[in-house]
Amino acid sequence: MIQSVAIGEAAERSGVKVPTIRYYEQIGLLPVPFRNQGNRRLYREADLCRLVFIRHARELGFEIEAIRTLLALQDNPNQPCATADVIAKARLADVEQRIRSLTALKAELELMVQGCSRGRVGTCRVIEVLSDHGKCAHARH
Amino acid sequence: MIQSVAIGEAAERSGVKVPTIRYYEQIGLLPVPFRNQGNRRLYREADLCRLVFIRHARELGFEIEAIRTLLALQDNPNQPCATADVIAKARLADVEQRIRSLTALKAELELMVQGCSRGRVGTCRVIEVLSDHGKCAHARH
DNA sequence: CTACATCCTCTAGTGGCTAGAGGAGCAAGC
DNA sequence: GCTTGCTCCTCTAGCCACTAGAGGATGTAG
Repeated sequence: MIQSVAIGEAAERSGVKVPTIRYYEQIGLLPVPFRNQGNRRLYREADLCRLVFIRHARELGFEIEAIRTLLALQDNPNQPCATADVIAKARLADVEQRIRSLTALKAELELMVQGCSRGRVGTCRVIEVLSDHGKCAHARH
Repeated sequence: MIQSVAIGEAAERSGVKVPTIRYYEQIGLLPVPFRNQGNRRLYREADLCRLVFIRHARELGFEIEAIRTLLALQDNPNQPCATADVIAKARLADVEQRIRSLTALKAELELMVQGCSRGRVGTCRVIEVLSDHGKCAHARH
């Protein structure tokens, strides 16, 4: 007897919310599960692993389509893993770009907040910087 | 005679795309502009400034509702700017949090990419790390 | 006068869920 | 058996901030 769990427990164990699990099934990221007599979904160990895989990949910022590819790779362990490598590298480049851009924004926001003399809006540096891009700390964004 | 420009030129000058300008009008972020005889929107200098303000704020990651508040502040320069200060500070905290979290992800992705021996999927570290959260570089995310 | 670019309105779609309505199944206590 | 209350079911609609496309009107250059 393979033990199966209902969707609520699957959610609890995997860390993926109940409606999200149903959503993943709907978009074909999760296989259609068995049902009991009362039409309730039953999940097995393999399904829970897949859910954890998806959750973890989402937390790392991978898009659903990328995860779909990664899951397909996982299902065929004998394939070369070049594709997985490419996907992870693309994600890494994306994260690095995002960090650079956020760091620039941080500097600008800090200037804004420091410059605000807590007076009237008319002389507020926050408003001023937003109004006039020329007063920005950074030339391009 | 005040010079007015069509939506296309407004888009070009402000850096906000044409459909986005119409969208901003629809949600009440931009005032309803005058129209010419042929029902075309005409934008004046003040509208372009407002558009630049919005674009800049969006680039800094402010949400539409925050921008709505900032614009209302800008329209009343005699008010104290405490609200603007609060909004900017909240955004700064948000950006800092995001940088921290992305930096952690970067480390993990780097490990994944470095660990990938470009062999078979069965031994690929990218897939492995995604499958088993316990192999992660970081305890919590 | 003819192209062709630009503009108009309207609806629907994007990603990745989330919320809510309205109803059915299930386990525990009485 | 019966009720209570929880979990589950399906389905539709909503979120954010746009973006795409249809189908038609207007404006302008040659």
